[in-house]
Amino acid sequence: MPEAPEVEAVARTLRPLVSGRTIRRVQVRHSVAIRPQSPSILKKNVAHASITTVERRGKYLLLTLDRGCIAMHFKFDGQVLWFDDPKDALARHVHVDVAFETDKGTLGFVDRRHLGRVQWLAKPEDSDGIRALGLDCFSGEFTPDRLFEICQTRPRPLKLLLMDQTHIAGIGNMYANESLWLAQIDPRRQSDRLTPREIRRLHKAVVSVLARALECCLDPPPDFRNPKWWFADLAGMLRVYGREEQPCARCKAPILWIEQGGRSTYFCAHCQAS
DNA sequence: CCTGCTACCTGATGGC
DNA sequence: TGCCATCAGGTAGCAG
Repeated sequence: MPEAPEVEAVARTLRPLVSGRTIRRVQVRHSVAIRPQSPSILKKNVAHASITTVERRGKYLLLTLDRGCIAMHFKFDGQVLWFDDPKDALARHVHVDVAFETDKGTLGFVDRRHLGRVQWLAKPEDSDGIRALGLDCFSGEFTPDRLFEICQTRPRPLKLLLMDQTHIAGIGNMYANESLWLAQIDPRRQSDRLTPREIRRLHKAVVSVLARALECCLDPPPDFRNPKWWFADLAGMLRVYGREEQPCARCKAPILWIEQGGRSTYFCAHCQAS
């Protein structure tokens, strides 16, 4: 559940489920998921703590505790599951890496690929990644003026800038592609060469893409009790991501694939202005 | 400081 | 069918 809309939907849906719960114990079944911390550090700090709230920062999910917090990052494939019976969290057919057993159910962090991470932090800023986060993409402070400022001070290809978490936090590959397509701007454009009009268009496109993605992620909301659960039909809202060689939804020209910063970029060379 | 590249993992997919 | 190469919604860590 990689980008900000997905994590936001998880945070909102998880909040009523875990807020006020006390963590009875922690089981670490795959310690790679908490690396570089040790299971004993996690257990010592988290056991008997109570969860005050759930929030999102960029693509990080934070469970705020009465003492410190638990930070999760899902990378590509991580997710959370909820088990009413703690025994189910340990069943063979679900791949739970870390299980937080509360007084009313068990929260499992799941990631077969083991790229995602769970950490206990005294405060969120103790994480290098969280401390480095830039302006959150869902923040009211993300305005055309701020986007202009970022574009000017960090000149680089637009797509790379949109995905740089230290400048704008929460946008990933999928929604960067989608935003640039909607704004009709070539992803290779240098950020400091955009006109004010293009900046406003890009800002509007980013806000619109993220808002629509969040709506999709909340309808239907995540079903943490279903181990097979995933956001329904996210691909259905995508206009350009993953559509190499297919006709552009706007002008019918074939969508192109290029690599930028080691990641896939999809765009329409015909209607995205270069 | 900044920028760019690679390692980290496993599973799904597609070509031969 | 099987095998191998390639690719994946991301970031941390390191070299230059």
